[in-house]
Amino acid sequence: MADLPDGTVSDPDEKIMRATYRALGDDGYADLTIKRIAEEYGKSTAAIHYHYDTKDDLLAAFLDYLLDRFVETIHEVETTDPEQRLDLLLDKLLVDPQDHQDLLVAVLEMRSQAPHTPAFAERFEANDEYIRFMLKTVVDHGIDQGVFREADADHVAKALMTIVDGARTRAVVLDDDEALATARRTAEEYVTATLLKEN
Amino acid sequence: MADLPDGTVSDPDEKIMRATYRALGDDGYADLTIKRIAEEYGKSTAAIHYHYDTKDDLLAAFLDYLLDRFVETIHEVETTDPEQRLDLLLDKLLVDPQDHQDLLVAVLEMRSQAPHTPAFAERFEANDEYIRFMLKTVVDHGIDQGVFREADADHVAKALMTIVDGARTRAVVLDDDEALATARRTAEEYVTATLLKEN
DNA sequence: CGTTTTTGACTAATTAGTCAGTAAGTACGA
DNA sequence: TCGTACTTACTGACTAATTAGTCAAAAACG
Repeated sequence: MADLPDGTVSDPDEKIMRATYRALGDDGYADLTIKRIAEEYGKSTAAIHYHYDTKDDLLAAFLDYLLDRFVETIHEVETTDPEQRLDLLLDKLLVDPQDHQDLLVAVLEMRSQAPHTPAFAERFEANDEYIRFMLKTVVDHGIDQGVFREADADHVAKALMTIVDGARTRAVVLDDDEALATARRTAEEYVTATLLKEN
Repeated sequence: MADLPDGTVSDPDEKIMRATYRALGDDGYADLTIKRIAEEYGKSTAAIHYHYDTKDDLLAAFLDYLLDRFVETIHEVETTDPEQRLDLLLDKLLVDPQDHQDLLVAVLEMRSQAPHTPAFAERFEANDEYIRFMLKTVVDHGIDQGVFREADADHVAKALMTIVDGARTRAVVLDDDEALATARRTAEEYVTATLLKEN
């Protein structure tokens, strides 16, 4: 998961996204204000409003920013062998984020706002659908190639996503840095039980 | 849940908790104000402050209120036969909340605040520990009685909690009323694979 | 009566957003 | 190479609304 090294960037939008990320990490969503973002940005609040008309606009853009980074890391998996590919995807979903607790916190905070913020809900739904599709596809390939057992690929994908989401929620809420590793093991057990052929 | 027939209660604290619940459900945590709670309460904001000194006090009390109701439903499971008891516990955790989407939303919002609000974090940790202990205990009993396979009861409990938390998060974020049922099936598959003896 | 509960008016701080004005570049033509 | 027009990025001062919390007094209760 590409981190935010704060390598000097000239793009104001990028800078504001990073400032928002820092402000959100420090204060939490409920206390996230334009003023705080402006402070992190090192400019006035009006400077923020110059780039984004409203706070809602900024937050929608910020969510796109977060989810884009997130999808990028998934794309790093290029292996095509189903069994190996599924393993690597699960690693990306459950091992990589280990060092980016701040990111997990920020994302969960925005997730919890989805029911009251349609702009958020749309984005999270699209993102979920996309990753679930990748999982379903690799399961389908595995079945077609005869390396996985006949299984309900759609359900397996949903089950794995549930484990991933549960792990992230627990990592954040319980401040448990073993939550992801535990879930990685659980996912492995689930894959073994439902997909792998005994031999 | 302790609703009186007409929802009327004389206890002011109980009334304020219900008012908070409604306000939170309508506006979300970020927009939750004393004024909005007072409106739901039908009294002035000062009336709220008479019962709770600060907003933080009120929210901590509210979280206790939520988690208490939550634990109560778990206590309804009195069956002692391990296999049946585990099934019923998972039903309570994954089927019952189906009709209480508002509650799931409210809880997730407060959960996401845990990293910034120690008072919340403590309560969620205690609650998680309690339910996880109930799961671990029933698994241990099953193993002792020879109806379950030898298994890492601690890990199984954590795995099931992960599935539960994932289902709840997904039900809220994706507004997916099948998320809990999907997770119920997943939990069943997991139990079958790790605990049940083949016969 | 006294105690509990509530009100209404208040404060001080904070909020998102506006606006006129100001630099500092960039493009382009002569 | 100078001058002019335009754009981008920003500031500082402002507004109008909203915020949590206070307090004296009044009402409601038992």
